[in-house]
Amino acid sequence: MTQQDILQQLRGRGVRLTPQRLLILNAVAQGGGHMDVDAVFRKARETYPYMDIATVYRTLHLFKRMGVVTEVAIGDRLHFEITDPDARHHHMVCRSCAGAYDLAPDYLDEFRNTLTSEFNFEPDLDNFTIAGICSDCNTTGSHDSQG
Amino acid sequence: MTQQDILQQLRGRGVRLTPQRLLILNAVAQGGGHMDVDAVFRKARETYPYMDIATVYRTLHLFKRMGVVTEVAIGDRLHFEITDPDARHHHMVCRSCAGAYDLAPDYLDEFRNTLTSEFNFEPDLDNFTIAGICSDCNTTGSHDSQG
DNA sequence: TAGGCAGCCGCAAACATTTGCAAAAGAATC
DNA sequence: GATTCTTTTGCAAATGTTTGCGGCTGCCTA
Repeated sequence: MTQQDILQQLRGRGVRLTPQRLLILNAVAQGGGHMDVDAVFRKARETYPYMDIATVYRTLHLFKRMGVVTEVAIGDRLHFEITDPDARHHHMVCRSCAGAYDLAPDYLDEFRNTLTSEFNFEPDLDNFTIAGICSDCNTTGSHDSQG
Repeated sequence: MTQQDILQQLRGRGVRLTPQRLLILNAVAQGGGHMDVDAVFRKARETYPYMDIATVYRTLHLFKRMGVVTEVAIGDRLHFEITDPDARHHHMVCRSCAGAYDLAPDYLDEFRNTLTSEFNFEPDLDNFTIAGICSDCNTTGSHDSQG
């Protein structure tokens, strides 16, 4: 799924593709997948100095609603990454070093099936982050990469 | 675990028990377990009109850090309930009706074990909420599903 | 009970996020 | 290309949450 595909898909759903929105999409895409609101704002403003922070919030919410970006809670900030339907995954975020790790969806499939069959509860595990302590920080505790 | 036990435990950990904190603890306890910040604030202010909203935030964070209360994300608000160590559980919250359901911890045990053994990642699943669609709002009888 | 200290509270100001509104810009129609 | 309608933007104000600071108070010790 290229960026062009994303744009086509948005257009097809009646979303207007304004310069601001393109800049914000680009910023999220270029950010290696883990930019917070302010980072997106500053990145977009490099190209378009009149960019407004409210537009960034509104657009990120829109993109999230459209499934184009995914929200990841890192620390107590929200980060954003482009949703890749070919590589859907969850996130493990380390409370100690704030490192983020991807988790293949099959690890949660069983859990999802249990909830659905036992409670008829359809969990939304797409935007889903598990906090904890990663292996680096766990084994010895000698790794503290404070960030 | 009675409220008295909670207070003893807090005192033992060097936490001062001020009238404000007692009121906030009471408000959370009386609220049936699912009060948001503002509800706690208003409840506490019934008894002590000088209660400050900053104190409510600070105290709820403190109680959460101490493990005395548990945070539950309902809709896009945070709700609070007294942590009951004898009945530790997770939460399923319906995106449609905002209903909150308890989930016994064993449903996640397997998942936890997998993460620990495969990735040496120690997940913190204590404060943990799963969003989704509950059975009442799920029009699915058994087969066809219509989002 | 009095004295002392660390920690807490209330206030106000800072910071983060959302919202109302008028002007500007995109899309559709002619 | 002009006109009209709808959506989006930028601004500013509102709302929600956190923080710095000076004075106050719970709790320990004597």
